Amino acid sequence: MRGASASSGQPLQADLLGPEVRVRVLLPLPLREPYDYRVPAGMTLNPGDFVEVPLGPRRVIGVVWGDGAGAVESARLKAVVRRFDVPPMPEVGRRFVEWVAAYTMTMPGQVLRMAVSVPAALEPPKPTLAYLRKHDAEPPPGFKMTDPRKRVLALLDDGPPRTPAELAEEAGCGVAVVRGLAEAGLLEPVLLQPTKLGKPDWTREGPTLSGDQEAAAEELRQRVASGAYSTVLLDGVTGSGKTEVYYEAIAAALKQGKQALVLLPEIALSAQWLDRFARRFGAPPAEWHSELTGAQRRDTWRAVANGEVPVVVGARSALFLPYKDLGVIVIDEEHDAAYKQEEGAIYHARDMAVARAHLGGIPIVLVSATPSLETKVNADSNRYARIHLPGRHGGAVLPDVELIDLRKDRPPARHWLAPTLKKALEETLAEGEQAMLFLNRRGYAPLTLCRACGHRLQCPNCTAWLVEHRLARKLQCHHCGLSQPLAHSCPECGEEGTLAACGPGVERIFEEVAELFPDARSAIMASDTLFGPRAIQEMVRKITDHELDILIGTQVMAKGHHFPMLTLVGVVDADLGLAGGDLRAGERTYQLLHQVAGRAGRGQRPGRVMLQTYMPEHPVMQALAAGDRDGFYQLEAEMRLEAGMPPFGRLAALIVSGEDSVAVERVAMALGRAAPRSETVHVLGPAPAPLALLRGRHRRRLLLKAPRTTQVQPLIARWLEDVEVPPNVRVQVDVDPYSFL
DNA sequence: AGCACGCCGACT
DNA sequence: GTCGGCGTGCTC
Repeated sequence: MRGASASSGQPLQADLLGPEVRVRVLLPLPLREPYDYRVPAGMTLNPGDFVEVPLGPRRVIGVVWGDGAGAVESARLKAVVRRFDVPPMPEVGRRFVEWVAAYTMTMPGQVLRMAVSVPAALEPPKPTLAYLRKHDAEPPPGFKMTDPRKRVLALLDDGPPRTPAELAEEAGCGVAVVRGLAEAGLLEPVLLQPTKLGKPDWTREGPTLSGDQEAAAEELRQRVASGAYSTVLLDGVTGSGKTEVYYEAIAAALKQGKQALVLLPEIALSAQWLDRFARRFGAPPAEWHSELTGAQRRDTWRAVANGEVPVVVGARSALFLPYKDLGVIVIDEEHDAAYKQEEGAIYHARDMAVARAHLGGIPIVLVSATPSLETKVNADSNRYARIHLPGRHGGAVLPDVELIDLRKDRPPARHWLAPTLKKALEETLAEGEQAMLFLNRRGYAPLTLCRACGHRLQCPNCTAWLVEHRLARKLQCHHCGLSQPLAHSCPECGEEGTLAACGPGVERIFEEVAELFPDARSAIMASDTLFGPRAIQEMVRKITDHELDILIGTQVMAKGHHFPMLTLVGVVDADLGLAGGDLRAGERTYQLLHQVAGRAGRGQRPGRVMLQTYMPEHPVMQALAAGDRDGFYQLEAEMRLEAGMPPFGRLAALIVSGEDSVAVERVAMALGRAAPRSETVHVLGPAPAPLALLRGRHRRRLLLKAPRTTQVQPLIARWLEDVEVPPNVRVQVDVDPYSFL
């Protein structure tokens, strides 16, 4: 791996005559394998180095993957352009890329793309231009000392140097004013090095932990200190103080000079988590999620690679950052379906994180009040260690869960709140307490149909109804993002005023609440009514300060917020997640409703939870009402075992998609015929995927079911080799499919 | 993933 | 007659 060193005097000739040095470079592109490049004279490259290489007419970034393979003849070989001055991708990172590629059956380059997602981070950071006041300077003749100009100069009389944008902001003028002053020679330019973020301080004293919490924290500390791989399930109900406990694992990693990674299902919505972290460690962690600006991404990526960032909290993609020396991984809400990436490279971040921990020889902590069945079974069989935190910390009582049988306790026509729930809301308001109504459905109505001809408004690109959003005055498809104005006449029969909203969304419940409780202050909390983390923070503040009485919301409301005055949670449609025959429907509904229920009564006041259901006898409802978590898991596990389903069996799905439905069908049928079958391996389908049409693409699905111990990847690889796929059809592999949608 | 090469419609 | 649509194929 040594660059050919040029002998003195004749570097060019030495280069031409000396041995050709090749490296394999993995490019972040969907290519089958790394490409060979020549190492130019005077350059030394080692595995993991970030390089720029020519590819066809352009230049791309790549990572040195090893010695050249030599399959390509020298004449076609191009030379590495340059090596970037950043720490190389560590070996663990490279092995992780390969492992994920092999497991998920995606091309290594595609996986690498997630790790080098910020090309700008490879360039040395540009110092930013800022200004100080130049006191000895006189304004040039004819220079008018206008008010904005005076304000900027006054600002600079004290305080640190500031960027033009900051000065303009503070002085309430445009950047042109600042530029004018600079051109007039009244400002002293200085170059600022990029600001270093405050570092979390592990030596700060944490909160006083209860006996159980301290024992749990100590076990985690020891695992981190041991520096060996292990997976631990940190299992405890909402409010048992799991977060404080795993903070101690982070502190232990920092103490060793290592980095810590915390994955959260939806980081952009976790302002409360960040505040809490900053209070514990005196500085915020580095964030990694899709809403970062380009500059934030660049600085964070670089600082993670340099080891300057000790703690990263992020969404699933944070797993692929180039950690210099990772010491512990924490997956909060490990059961959350948001960890499953369904687009592009299909992977489950929790499972990949366990593999990452394994490769890195570090502990990983899976945290949940309602673990996934996979994790639960692994803990029960001692493949994972388990730390159980009993009870709610601080004496708060778990809420009572009541079932409202909608068959008997019927809401009035075109209303959705049962009399019992209405009464409970009245009582809560009378006590001066807060209530939350949960409905996991955005918009006003999930379906609009024509009373004259029966036509239903459907998305032209997807197998889905258009959802009315009355506040936004739009009809929207929740799958492809199609948005169109509200219709006044039926697009099918042309009749005016015949379109009727069917079923409720949160906006409609809001309307009903306004009708039933005209004096109550209520608000909607849904992903499309809250723009960005600031809006969520503001909403959370309003609730905490009791500026709201009734909150109506979707899933975003269920996550990790503590409201001491909230004593009633009403679930408008507890059955919603159970429809559709999904393998995990029961488990997911249980987890979601359990989490929603946990919002009630976290202060000193006892909470009440009411679930409106048409099937109160359903095991999910029974388990929730009885608070019988383990009973539910056991029943669910028995059903899965019986059916040979995960976690007792393995699944892999092939999704065949394309715009040409005939071509898609042909490929799907061919795959069906070529399917591997044996006594233990079964292939179901092809069948229309549940969203048979998505963003204009027709989709068919085949499902492979095998024993847990079967390696499905080689099986699938051989299967795919046998079938010819035209370029207008795509076959995606989803190993361990999660949702069946 | 880009980007070029290549073969069929509406325009200066 | 050209400009340009994006289908398909390659990149060490």
